[in-house]
Amino acid sequence: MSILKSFSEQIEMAAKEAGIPLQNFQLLKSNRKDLGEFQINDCMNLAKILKEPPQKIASRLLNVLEKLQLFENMNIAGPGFINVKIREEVLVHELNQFINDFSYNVDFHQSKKIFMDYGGANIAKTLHVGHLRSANLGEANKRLAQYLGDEVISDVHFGDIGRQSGMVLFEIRRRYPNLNYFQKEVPSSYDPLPITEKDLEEIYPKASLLAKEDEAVMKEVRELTKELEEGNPNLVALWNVIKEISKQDIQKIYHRLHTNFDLWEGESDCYPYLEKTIEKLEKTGLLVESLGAKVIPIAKEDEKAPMPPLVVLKSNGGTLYATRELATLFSRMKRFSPDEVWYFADNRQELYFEQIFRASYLTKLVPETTKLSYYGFGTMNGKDGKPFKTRDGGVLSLTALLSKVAEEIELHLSPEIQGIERDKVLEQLTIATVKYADFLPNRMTDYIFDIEKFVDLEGKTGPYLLYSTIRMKSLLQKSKEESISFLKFKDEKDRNVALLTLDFASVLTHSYQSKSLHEIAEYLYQLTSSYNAFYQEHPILRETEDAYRKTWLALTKLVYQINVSLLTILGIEIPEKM
RNA sequence: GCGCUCGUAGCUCAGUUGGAUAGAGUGUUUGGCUACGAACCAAAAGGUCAGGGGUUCGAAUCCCUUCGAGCGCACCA
Repeated sequence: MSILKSFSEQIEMAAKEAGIPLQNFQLLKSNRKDLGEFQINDCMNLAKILKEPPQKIASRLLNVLEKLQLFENMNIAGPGFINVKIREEVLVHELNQFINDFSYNVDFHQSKKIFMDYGGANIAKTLHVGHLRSANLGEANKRLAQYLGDEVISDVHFGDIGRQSGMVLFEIRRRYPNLNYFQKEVPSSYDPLPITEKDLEEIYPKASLLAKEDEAVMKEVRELTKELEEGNPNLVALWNVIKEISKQDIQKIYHRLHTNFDLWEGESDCYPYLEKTIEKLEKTGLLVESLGAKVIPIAKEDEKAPMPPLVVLKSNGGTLYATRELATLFSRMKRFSPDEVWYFADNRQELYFEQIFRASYLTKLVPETTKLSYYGFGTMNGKDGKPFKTRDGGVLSLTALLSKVAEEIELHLSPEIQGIERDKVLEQLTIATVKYADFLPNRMTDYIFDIEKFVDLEGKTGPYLLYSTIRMKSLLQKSKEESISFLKFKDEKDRNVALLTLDFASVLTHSYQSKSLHEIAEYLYQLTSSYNAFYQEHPILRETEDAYRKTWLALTKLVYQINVSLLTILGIEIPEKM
């Protein structure tokens, strides 16, 4: 159990014995550092329950605290706030446990099996800046869950079927009408495809444009989409080739972002389960006809907001995105039987997932014991507050964003780093810059995409954290100290850093609960900048008093280790030097 | 029309199980390298927390209301 949680439980137990009914007590960091390091605000609320003046309860609680011998400089202020400071011996003892065994200050939980769906890449479309959040958020939440003890299976869930496929096939046929993929009969071998990843970046937008301008093109696109879904062998063969090319491009970018999936499956991988899923739905009797389509009514009687039914089969009998979602879920339940399924997709899909979840539980496609969760996130807007577009109306590709950031970093990078190493460091810094900037805002905040924000390398940024962390490591390597441990603190500066390290556990727990990584991002900055303030004033290696020098080295090591752990959770690598 | 999310410093954002004096980065002004790595550190200035009302010992946070913004509302993905 983490250090502060253990303190809190000790206090709660002791208080209860003394007749003070603290509930879910948590020792909180003080926001009045002049009065104490931690504050206890519970006495004001207890006053109503106990029908006693809060100050009186506070003084009783103070007696309890004194017996625990954890704190000093205790005082009661204002209407009944209690302020306390941790006794130095206690702090030193706890920190030495922490530095020797990192799990000493982590609240692990009962392991669950979680299936995670994030990424949202579409085949034949290159990743753009809008894909950044889903990838970063999903990956970091996966790593965090694993860190705290969960078993996770992740799937990218490619959009590999639907109208976009028809679009791409149309444009290829327009460019190369003589390819034998487009003839009636099945050839003994297919022509080589003169298409690269680069071409794919242009093919979809071009077709999309043509279809928008010309209804006849759209009609052809629909026909091609239908033929493909019905299994025309030539088109299926062509589509598979394109899928491979596109997949490689997408995987390359995910790899650069340190985003990894256990499964690289697509929507179309649900096809073997599609019929069974529909059968299962039919059997429940909940799949009813409405306006020619087959739908599952999911509205509840007492709710105010209208809840549209989930359309499962179109009037023409065709399947929809939702149908494939249900079949995919069915397949996941069957193959993995997870305790929870987490979906990360932007806020606009909230209603859609509510529909899917209700339909899944109603039809018992998913048992009540499996928790389905949707974690939305803010959309990425341009400076004008509308969905982000580049000047020519397109969306900025992720590769282009990364190149832009890399250009800026190159200007700062030390000329001493050369060759392959330079390329590697440049890449690591680029990814760190982009990822950290993306993690800073709260998950739910719509964020304004401003390339300047990513290109700014000073202040609260990825490079700041990496620079500082590398500096800590470098200092530790230079030190010849044989044994380092916490002994005593000199002043506010070193003690503040030490106190901040205690929050490591609660930051992990909170982030896990909120599925937002901004608290980790924020904490990394707080801890690091507080360490830097200390570092600036105390020449550690030159310190002649052994006790301080050892303590400061221990502090450096602890902060370094925390930074490494948290950066790893965020999917940010630390270069050797920069 | 109905529903969801939101409005905090010039800009970009933190801050809701209600706590004391609302924070950070950036930008502006200013100071610090003969130093364990200056992509650093230190200081100043910057606020009717959209407006109004209510609950409370105590509200950026909870409730009501006005104004404003974004998004979503069955056969798209």
